[in-house]
Amino acid sequence: MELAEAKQKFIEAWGKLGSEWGINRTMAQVHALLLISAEALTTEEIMETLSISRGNANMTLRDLINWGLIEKQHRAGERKEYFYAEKDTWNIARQVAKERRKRELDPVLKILDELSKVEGDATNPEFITFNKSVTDINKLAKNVDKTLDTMLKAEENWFWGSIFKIFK
Amino acid sequence: MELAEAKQKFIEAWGKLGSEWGINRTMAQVHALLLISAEALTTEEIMETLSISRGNANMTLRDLINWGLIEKQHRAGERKEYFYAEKDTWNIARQVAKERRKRELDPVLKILDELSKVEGDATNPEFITFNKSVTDINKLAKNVDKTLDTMLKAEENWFWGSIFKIFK
DNA sequence: TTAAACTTTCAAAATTTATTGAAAGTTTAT
DNA sequence: ATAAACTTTCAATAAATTTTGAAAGTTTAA
Repeated sequence: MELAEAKQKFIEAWGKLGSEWGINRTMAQVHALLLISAEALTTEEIMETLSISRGNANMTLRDLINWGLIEKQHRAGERKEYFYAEKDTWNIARQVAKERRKRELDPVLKILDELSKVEGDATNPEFITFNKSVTDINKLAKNVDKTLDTMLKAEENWFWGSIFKIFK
Repeated sequence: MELAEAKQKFIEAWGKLGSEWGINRTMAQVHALLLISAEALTTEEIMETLSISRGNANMTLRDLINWGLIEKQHRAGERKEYFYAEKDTWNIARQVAKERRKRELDPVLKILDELSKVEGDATNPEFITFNKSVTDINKLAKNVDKTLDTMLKAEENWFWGSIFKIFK
């Protein structure tokens, strides 16, 4: 397989995976493109490579910066902005976990905590079932939350090393 | 808060979380409704409670069955089908992990393996960067895959116990 | 200043995804 | 065999999300 074709496939695969997990396909594709680029790229180059509009490129790049996955670079004597992706996979994974936790897990945890406190008739099967489900899910979500917290603070080797030591 | 209001909030929260993670909002809501129902429900009751059409209810219920999250129940002397959700949170988590791995992670792993094998000019920075990114992501994805595998086989207590023993 | 180079915005358009509902299909009881 | 009770299908429609592109905004150099 040619490098160009392989790059293409990677961008497609990353875009598909992203969209299946609730991340805008274009955002995932721009990220993929920057990930496999040795050099920082301009908006112009990104637009051209992925055949997207200027507006789309601009918004997507801003989002990626907000996610902490890419950064702007400036070059002496040039007005154009260049974009460069963090290349360390572990940092990418941590950054994504961090953002999604903040945006999506935390709000749900807050609601689950509230709902866990709802009181009701302890002889009503409808109440019992509601209470048990909510309480159980809340516990699981808290476990996930704690594990993410550990992951965010951890070094890659330590994290996976620990997991494999246990899981053999 | 009233039980009815709490149920409503739970269904909304579960639906929102689902849609943020690439799961159809209605599917997540139907699942939520069944999760907190003491009794199995009919299509009719689900349609009414969530204000969705018969077709939508039918397709969504079929999907949930395919995901292994709910099952059909039959009652003696009745023609109607009743739907009942698996209530064990750990089993739900495992089931979701299992399905998503099969549907979304495995195909990407396959592509990453292919792309890891692409050969090229070892002095070309573009090739070096491509190769390193793909190889690193492939390693991470394989770690995730192995961890999911362990989780699928594990008992809840053992799994979280092991994680906490390590993470303190 | 001015104007060229570049970036940002956002309403409208396109695309993708989800939903409807009526018709077709199936099962069961008589 | 018939019909009532119930389920499934899917083309059409609606809703949600994404993308466009041109205008407005900003920065820099002279």
